[in-house]
Amino acid sequence: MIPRIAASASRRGNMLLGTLPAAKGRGLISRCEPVDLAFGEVLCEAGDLLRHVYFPTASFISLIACVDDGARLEVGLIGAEGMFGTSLLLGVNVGSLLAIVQGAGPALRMSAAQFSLELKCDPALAKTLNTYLCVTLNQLSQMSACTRYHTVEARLARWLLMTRDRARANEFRITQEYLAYMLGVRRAGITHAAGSLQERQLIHYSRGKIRVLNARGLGAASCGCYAVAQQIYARLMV
Amino acid sequence: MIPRIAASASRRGNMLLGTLPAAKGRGLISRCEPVDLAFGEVLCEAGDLLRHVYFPTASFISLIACVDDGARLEVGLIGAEGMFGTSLLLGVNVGSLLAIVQGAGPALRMSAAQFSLELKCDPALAKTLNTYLCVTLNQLSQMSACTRYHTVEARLARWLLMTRDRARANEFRITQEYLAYMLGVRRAGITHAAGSLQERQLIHYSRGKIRVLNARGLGAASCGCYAVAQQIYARLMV
DNA sequence: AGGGCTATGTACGCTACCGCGCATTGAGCA
DNA sequence: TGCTCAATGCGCGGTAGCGTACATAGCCCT
Repeated sequence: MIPRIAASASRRGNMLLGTLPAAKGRGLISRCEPVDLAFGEVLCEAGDLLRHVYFPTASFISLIACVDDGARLEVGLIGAEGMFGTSLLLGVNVGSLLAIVQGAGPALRMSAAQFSLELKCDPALAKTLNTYLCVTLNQLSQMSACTRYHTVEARLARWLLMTRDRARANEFRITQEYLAYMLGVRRAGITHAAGSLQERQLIHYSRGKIRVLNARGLGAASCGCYAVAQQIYARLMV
Repeated sequence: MIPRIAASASRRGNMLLGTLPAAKGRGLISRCEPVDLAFGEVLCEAGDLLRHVYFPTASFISLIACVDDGARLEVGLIGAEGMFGTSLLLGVNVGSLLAIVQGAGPALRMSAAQFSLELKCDPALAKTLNTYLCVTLNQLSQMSACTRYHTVEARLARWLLMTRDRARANEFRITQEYLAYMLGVRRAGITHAAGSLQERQLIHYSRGKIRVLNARGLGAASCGCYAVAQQIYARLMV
C-alpha cells in the first residue's frame, strides 16, 4: 500500500530512492539536481528524447496518452512513490507519453546519461526501479479496463484518492475543466459527478480547490481499481 | 512495421529470437521446449506464478485485464513478433493478466528459471527483449485511449488487422461472441460493426470464420492505432 | 432426413455520456 | 467598490452502446 502519510524520512524525499541503503541513497541523491516543477510544465512530449529522469519529492506528474488530434487521457500519475523516465530502464531513450506537472513542487532530476551509468553500477537501484516499472505495467493494463467499464463518478473518486496520496494533503488545487481533461470526459460530466460526491459529504470543492472530507467513503465510491493499485504496489515493492 | 508476411527464416520461428546472432539464437532455441498451444488454453491467470515464458512461432496469445467480477478487456495480443512473460525481464515472477491462447499453434517455451539465467548470460538477448517490453508499454498506454475514444467498428477493424498479422493468414476462426468478449462490448455491437465491414467488402465472415478481403480498406476503417502500433514497433525494434 | 446446437440477426427501451451553449457566481484586482 | 473573468451549474437534443430477449439459419451428428 502506498503510505498516504509517509515516514518522516520519506516525506522529504522520493520513496524509490529511499529504499536504497542509506549511504548509496545519499550518494545518488547528491548526484541529482534539485529542481522545482511548476504546474503545467511539460517535461516530455510523445516521441521526445528523454533528457532527464525525475524523482518527485513533493510534486507529481501526469502521464497522458494522445490519440487522433486532441483526444487525450491520463494513464498514469507519478508522485514521490515513483519516477518519470522508466523507458531508460529498458534502454530506450524516447518517451511515448505526454508528461505534465500536475502538482507543483520539488523533485530530483538526473541526466539520462548519468542515470544509465548509475543503473549499471548499482544493481540494487536497478532492481528497485525494475520492480516499480512492473507496477506501472500492471497499472497501465488495469487502466484500460477501468476507463472502459467504470462510471465517471467512480473514476473521479479514484483520481481524487490517488492525487491525495501523491499530494500528501487532503486539499489540492484542480479545476473541473482540468479533471475533465484528465479523465477524458466533458466538464459537465465532472460537474455532475463531483456534485454527487459533495452532496454525500465525501469532498468539498470550490473554484479550483478540492478537499477530501471522507477518504474512506470516497474509497467506497471509487471503483475497486484504487484498492487494487495499492495492493499491487504493496505486494511487489514491499 | 511488423512484417505481415515474414521472411522465410522468421516465418517458422519467433522474431525476437530471430534477431539474435545465428549461433546464439540456435543455442537458445535448443534450450526451449517446443509446445503446441490449443485454442482457449489458459497460460496464466492474474496473480499466478510465471512458470514459463512463451515465444509463439505460429500461435498467438491474448492478454486480458479483469476488473470487478467478469468485466474483461483484451489489452494485448502476442504473436511471433513477441513473447509472453515479460515481467520476468523486470525480475518479477508473477503475471498480472489473464493469458489465453487465441490462435492455436506451435510455440517455444522455457522455464522461468532458465530464462532468467539466459538473460544474465546474454546481454544481447536482454537488450532485444527489453526493447520489446518498451513497445508493449507504449501499446498498453495507447490502448486505454483507443478503447476510450474509438468506435466499436474502428476497434474491430484494428483487431482484425492485428490478428491477421499474427495469424499470418487472411482467414482465421473467431466467433462474434468471442470478439465481443475481447473488445468488451455486446455481441450485438459486433454483429452491427462486422455487418458494416462486410457490406463494404472489407471482410467476409460466416459462422466463426473471418476472412480479410481488403486489408488496405480495413486499415482505413480502423482507428489510427493500428498504424501507430506498427510505427512504434518499427521505430524501436528495427 | 431430421434433430439439435451453435452462430448470427435483430428489436426494444434504457442509460451514460456527448457537443454545444449560455447563465450564474465568486475571487482577485484596479 | 465595482469590474472582470475564471470556475461552475445546467439545459437541450442527440448518439453509442447497454441488457435482454427472441428469431433465424447453417453445421454436424445420427
